[in-house]
Amino acid sequence: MTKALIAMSGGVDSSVAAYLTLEKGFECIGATMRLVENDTACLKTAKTCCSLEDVEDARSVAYRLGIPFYVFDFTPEFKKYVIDRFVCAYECGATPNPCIECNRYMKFQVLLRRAIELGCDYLVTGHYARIENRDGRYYLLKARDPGKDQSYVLYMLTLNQLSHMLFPLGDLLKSETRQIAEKLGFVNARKRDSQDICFVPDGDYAAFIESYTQKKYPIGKFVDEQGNELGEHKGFIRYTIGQRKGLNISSSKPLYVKKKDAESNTVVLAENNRLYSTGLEVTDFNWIAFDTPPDKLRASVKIRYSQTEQPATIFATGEKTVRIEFDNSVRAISPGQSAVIYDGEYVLGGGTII
RNA sequence: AGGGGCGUCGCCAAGCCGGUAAGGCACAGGACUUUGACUCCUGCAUUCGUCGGUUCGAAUCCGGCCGCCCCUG
Repeated sequence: MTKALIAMSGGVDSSVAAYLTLEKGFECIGATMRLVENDTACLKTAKTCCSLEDVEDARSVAYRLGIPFYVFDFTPEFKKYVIDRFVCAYECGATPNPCIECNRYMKFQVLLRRAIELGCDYLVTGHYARIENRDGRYYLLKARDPGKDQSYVLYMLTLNQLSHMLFPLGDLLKSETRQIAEKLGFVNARKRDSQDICFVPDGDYAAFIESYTQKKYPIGKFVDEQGNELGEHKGFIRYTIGQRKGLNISSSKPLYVKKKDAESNTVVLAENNRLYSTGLEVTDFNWIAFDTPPDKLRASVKIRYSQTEQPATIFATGEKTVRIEFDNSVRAISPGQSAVIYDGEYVLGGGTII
């Protein structure tokens, strides 16, 4: 019998994914990754993918399905691959996406390796995305539910990893997932979708970084594009490109963060129309749809999770680097975020913006 | 000291031939969201430097005082 390890977060999606995999006749093992020491973040409750409460929800579902359930302690790996990189990126003035890193390192490397060690053929997650095997090659596609599509956070999957992954929810609508959970009486059927950074449940990531590093990030200057001082900022890790709220600077027009300079500890503010640009460079690019990408191709691109795709021309500038030139200028390109390129339903590849 | 100007929410700023306080920024709360942001919705001056006067009624007219700015000495 084919064996699958189900990554169960305790949420509805992965719970239903487990059920569907079992239905298909796989031998299933449920597993939750323990990623954070309970005192690292103030994880008393709610909204996180790894609180004790969530582990119990996952355990409850596994029990109901009659499958074995494990908790893997990956706190050291999570610290190294996700938290430290997250903090480091902010210290360098970038805007990281920890969910991407968690997928890349925790789910698709550490957990997948563990699954294979346990004799599993597949790792199953509750992501909304689809995998297609055509002509002996694996492709990553968007989910059927366009409102829930999560292919953006999966662009780093290699062909080898894809051959061991299953996304049972790829053809479901979110509402259908909830219905199934409801019908099966899962405890989490009506649980709220997760949001915020899981290791920063209250959303105050800057406070998290300060308490984690025990550093205090010095105040600095807000300046306009001409270099005129506009005010004082509260430590540049608190700002990201395109940000408007929380600047505490009043003016006749809304002001946004245009640029951050870690070197001089300066944050440049400008009006919205100054935030648009037409091109960007991407590094650590992972091509899914090509072994050798064409030098140049037309595609549509997302430069943040929730953004409609933008038409662009892609230039493969190196093994893992790409230059993207948009047809129309795009707002607030943020280094550290991921750029993912699509051709229709297909994810061509993606990488990190520099 | 004399001449001129100004004083409206934390900031900017309408209103000023009287009729019962626009708007923007900031801020707060909510929605959206497996990242940070953006966006959207809601809230946000019983009060117009102050004290009097005129009037049915004043932020708007008049006078005193206080404060600030500019010019002249």
